[in-house]
Amino acid sequence: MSYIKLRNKNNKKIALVDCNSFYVSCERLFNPRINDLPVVVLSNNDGCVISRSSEAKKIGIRMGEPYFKVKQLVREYNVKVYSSNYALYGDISRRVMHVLKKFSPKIEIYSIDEAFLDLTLVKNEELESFISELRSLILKWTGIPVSIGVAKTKTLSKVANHLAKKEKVGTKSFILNHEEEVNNFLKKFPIEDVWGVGRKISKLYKNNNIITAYDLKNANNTWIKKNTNVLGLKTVMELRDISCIDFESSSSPRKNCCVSRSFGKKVLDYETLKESIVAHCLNAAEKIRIDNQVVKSVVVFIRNSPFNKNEKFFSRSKKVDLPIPTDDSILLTKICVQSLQEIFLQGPRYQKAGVIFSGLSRKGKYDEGLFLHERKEKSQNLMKAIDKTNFRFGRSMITVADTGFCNSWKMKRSHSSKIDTSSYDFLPTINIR
DNA sequence: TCTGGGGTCCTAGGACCC
DNA sequence: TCTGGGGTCCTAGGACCC
Repeated sequence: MSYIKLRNKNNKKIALVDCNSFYVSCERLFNPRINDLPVVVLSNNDGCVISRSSEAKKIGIRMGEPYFKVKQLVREYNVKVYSSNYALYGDISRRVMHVLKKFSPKIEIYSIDEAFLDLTLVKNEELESFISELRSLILKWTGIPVSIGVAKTKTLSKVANHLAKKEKVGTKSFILNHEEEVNNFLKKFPIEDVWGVGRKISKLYKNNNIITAYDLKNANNTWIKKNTNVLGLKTVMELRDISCIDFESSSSPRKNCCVSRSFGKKVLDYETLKESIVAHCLNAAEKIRIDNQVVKSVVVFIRNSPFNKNEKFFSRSKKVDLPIPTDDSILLTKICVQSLQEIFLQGPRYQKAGVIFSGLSRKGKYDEGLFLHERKEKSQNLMKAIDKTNFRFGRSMITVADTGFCNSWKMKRSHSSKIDTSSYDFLPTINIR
């Protein structure tokens, strides 16, 4: 009881800053002619719609929808379509986050287009002008429009952000503060839009007459705990103004690293599959070396399409635990190829393959013993040389022979805007003192 | 014909031990 | 011949996020 009372004195101000239609906004930066047109950005392989301009939303294109299903609408309304360009989006994202850091020392970068900001120190009467200035400076310095929601907990700031996008067309910002006002909005807020409530759980809630965020706020704790898990209960608490989901200011090192791709066209043969696995493995190894990490166990997986009704779903994986954690591309590639040999079966029309590195840890955490020292040093020098050359001359300048040269498995990217990171010079530059 | 990719956290249940 | 119970650790799979 005292715990809840203590937590009830929550006077925090948590802002969620979210870039509007982020990938579309990035494409528009380089092509202002599409500013008022319906625009969508597609996932890898031109598979699904993953970002939509407001004009595209209006004509009924839904998030996550397979591209082939919306082609008719695209033709009918002359929608501009782009393949995704993550190098570009990553770069713009860093610019946006850089600006945010100037406004609050306490920031949690939540995803490529979202960040939580602790604005508790901003005075109540200054909050509105503060976030208004924040919005306009982000737009001025990066060209990206954002929405901002402020509330006492992360979950409520997510709600506020939704409302900013939906209800506040002009200012795109919303402060949820007084309890009565919060309740009124929660009564209109669909349960499936609450952060942390996904497809499965919202179905369960609806079956039990929990239809809005307000219903969930007033749900019985014991019932929630019994029917969901602690995360479900945390969400309920957060709706009640009780902060339960911690603010993670410093980015903690990642625990897993997965590289996988769907193929541009179905793959039947072992050799092509092997080329893709080797490429994914090299890619993942490079990623963990950048973060100064080593991997303890390696999973290789292959599968055919789960959507094809004419073929039985086939999915296989093989996990290998390494005696000593490593970041050595050559060793990791050998392990991946051996694993693939073990799980490969002739027959399925393979649609996707990938590798997962798990049990990542900081390099140098384990002492491998003296007898390995010399070999390790050789391997490290080689890896450094590979990374340096690839960084200078482009990815895959140096690679292992198994990656192959035909690359027939590579992704489909029919709508690329072909903007590369070297062409950023005309962008507004950040100049903050 | 064509349905993404990369993460995190939680839990149930099995293996193992005393 | 009788064959317990409680604890820990690990892992696969599920649910969620953007």
